[in-house]
Order: sequence, then structure tokens, then C-alpha cells
Amino acid sequence: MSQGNGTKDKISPRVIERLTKYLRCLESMSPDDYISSEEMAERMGLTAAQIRKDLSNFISEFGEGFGVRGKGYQVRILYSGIERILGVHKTNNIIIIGAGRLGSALLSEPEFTKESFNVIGIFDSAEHKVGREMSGLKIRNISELDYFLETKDRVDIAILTVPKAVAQEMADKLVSAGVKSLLNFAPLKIKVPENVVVANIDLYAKLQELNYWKEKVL
Amino acid sequence: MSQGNGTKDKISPRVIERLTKYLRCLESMSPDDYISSEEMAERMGLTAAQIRKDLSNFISEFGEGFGVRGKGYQVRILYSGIERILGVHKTNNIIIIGAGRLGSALLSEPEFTKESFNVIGIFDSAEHKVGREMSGLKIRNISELDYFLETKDRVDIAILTVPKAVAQEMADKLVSAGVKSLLNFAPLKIKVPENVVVANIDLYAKLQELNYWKEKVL
DNA sequence: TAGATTGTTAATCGATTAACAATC
DNA sequence: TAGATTGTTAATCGATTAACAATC
Repeated sequence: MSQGNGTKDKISPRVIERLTKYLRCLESMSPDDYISSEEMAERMGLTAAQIRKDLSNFISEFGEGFGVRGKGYQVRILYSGIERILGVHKTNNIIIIGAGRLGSALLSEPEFTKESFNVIGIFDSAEHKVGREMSGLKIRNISELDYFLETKDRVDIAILTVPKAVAQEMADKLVSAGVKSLLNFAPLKIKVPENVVVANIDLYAKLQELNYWKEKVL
Repeated sequence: MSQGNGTKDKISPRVIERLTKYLRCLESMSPDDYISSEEMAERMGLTAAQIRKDLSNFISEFGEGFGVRGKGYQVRILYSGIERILGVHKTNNIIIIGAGRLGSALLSEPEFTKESFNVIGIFDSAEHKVGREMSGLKIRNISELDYFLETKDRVDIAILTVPKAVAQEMADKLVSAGVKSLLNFAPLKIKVPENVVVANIDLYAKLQELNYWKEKVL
């Protein structure tokens, strides 16, 4: 069953992951230039076939494919096309749960000055933090969450930077308040209903993986 | 060509990624208990066959497989077996490059109080930071890196939390000082020689991926 | 012994690569 | 037109699942 927009169903997570890498590769290029799948592949350490295959899953805003036969892909068109696919051509509102060091670090990430993601709130449960300012945002009490979600702008994504021990509880609060997607930094598997998506960033797991590979490359 | 230890060659990254998840699943269990692949699968949302297949790539410290036919896997044995595979049964020394908010946040992560990873140094290039203490570690000048690596303990992994603009430069410094594995938080592809491994954590890319999936689940 | 569950082999499925006709 | 490079189909490769004999 097709989706109506020009996208084939069931795109694999692997493809979406690579799309974000394509953006990274393109962002340092001049928008008017054309780049061939061959050159992109070279730069990114992939095969040209894979890139063309990935992109062929989608169609551009206008006609069909992103590329021009004989020329390659125009950086501008490919870039904005991928942005559109990922839904980052518009602003998405974010709240951060947990005003600890990690939450604070994320809040001041230079990437968050881009337009596609906009942090509109930060929450904590520690009384002594509530009310203080952090990168220009007032820290709110977790208990205000429901009120906030009812009265403020739509929240697209909540980033969980709370300790492991309270992560599931916070996730439950967020879900029952109507948040539909979570980026979780706590080192555990958050349980959510089927209509909620969770992405995880697990520093410790990454370190463990890296530790395995470093032994193999010797 | 086999490796001599009981491990088959060419384990896929996917398998290693799942091993870290198996650890997470097991750490909340009683070490003496037995768990079946069926139950683990249930808890983690995988198939039992996949878990058995994954584990069958390796052999335990003693005899052969990790499991006992008819009983399942003893938590203690499986846990320490996976730790051994990942090389986290011993302490690995880490340095953090970049004493900004992110570096500071990582330094105080509760996970770093575990024994397997030990932060032995933190570096920055900003004069006003050098010499200050952070979670009990003195911030050192980047220029001391070579000296540090020559005189201190072995450095197993360097974590890069510097701004994008200087990330490649810092990576080069680390590589030429002899560091063999990097965990990179800067949103770009670090170029390194073949005998160096790099793992990446890209917050922004993860957000973009999540943003794609959240639209699909509606 | 009967029941349970592993470890492994074979079957299926999905993802990557190769090849090439379409076309700029 | 000739040369280049896409988009797509077919071939290959690898990873997951199913099935079952081995064995606790």
C-alpha cells in the first residue's frame, strides 16, 4: 500500500540513517554544484550504487528522481529533498527533561541554533533548580508538564536526560501527556505504547562496542 | 582464518551492538538464575533464534557454548562471558578532549564510576580552563598531550567533545600521539589511518532519524 | 525417562552490489 | 552526437528465522 506522497512504503532504518549522513556530506558543498553518486561514495566510503538505490526510494518535490542523468545531483535540490524526507525542513519543537549536566550540555549545543529543532522548554524535579535560567530558558517543575503541553506550542520530541532510576517513570508521564516521540539517553529500554517512537543514545554501549573493535584492528 | 581464541572471525557489527543490549538486559537479573533465549527475546523484543545464533559465535571461558541445554543461560556466566568478549572485564583508560559542557557532563556520568572505563585525563585548549578542576581531575592543556601519553598510563580510548571546527585537527593530534580509538561527538566524519577505529555519536543525526520515524507512526 | 532448551544446519528474507538501458 | 551518470532490474551476498537433532 502506497502512502500517496511519492514515497515507497517500508523504508529501512539503514536508509534513513544514511540520509542523515548524506546531509552532512552535502552541507559543506556549494548549493549550485552538481555531485555524482560516484564522488559522494568516494567521500563517504560507500558505494555509488548504494547511494543511487537509497535515493531512488524517494521522489523530489517536483518531478521524479533527485538526479540529472549525465550530470549528477544538484547539491541544493538533494539537500532540501532529504530535509523534506526527514521532516526537518520545518521547525520541530523539543523539550528537555532533566536539567542536569547532560541536559544543559544539549541545550547549548551549537546544532540547536539551526532552525529545524527548537528547544521550547526544560524540566526538572529538583526544587532548587526550578525557576533558575539555563541558556535563556526557565527551568520548570516536572509537575507543570501537563499544563505546559495543554497551553504551549505542540511538542514534537522530548529528550530524556534524567537518571536511569526515574527514566521509565518520566517517559510514562510524557506519554500520558501526549508526547509521541522520545530521545532517551538513559541506559535502559523504555517501554512505550505502539504509537510512540523512541530513539536511544547509549554512551556506555557505544564505548563497549568501540572497545570490542579496537581490539580487532591491532 | 581463525583467531586462536575460540571466536569465529568477522563478527558483524550488528551482533556486537546486540551483545551490549544483552548486558543491559542481564544486569538487572540475579546472577545465579538461568534465563532462556525465549525469555530474553521476550524482554528485549527480539527472536530467541537470533539470540542463540549471536551467542553461538563465541565460546565461553571454559568449555564451549554459554548455555546449558534444557536449562538456559546462567546469568552470571553469560554476563561475564559477554564482558570478556567486549573487553570490558578489565579497566580501559579514557581521556576526554574538550572540557566544555559536554565533556563535563560525560565526566560526571554515573556509568563512569563502573570499573570498566576509567577517565584518567581531560584536556582543553582554552587557557582559562587549564588548571581548573573538574570532577576531581585537573584540566590539562592540549599541548601536554604528547608528554601525558609518554609518561602516564596507556590511553585506550579518547573521547572527542570539541567543536566541529577543530575536531579533525584534534583527532590528528591524538592519532599521531598514538591513540588507537576515538569516540567522536562532533558532527562530521573524522578521517583516520586504517589502524585506528572511530565510533560516532551524532545527536543531531539521531534527532533527524527520530523525526522521520515519528511521522510514520501516526 | 520425559520435558526443556540449546547449538547448528537449512530455508527465507532483505540489503547491497553489479550491470545496463534510459536519457541528460 | 558522444560522454557521462542516473534510475532500475537482476545477481549476489549476508543476516534473520525456522526447524530439529543433540543433550542437559
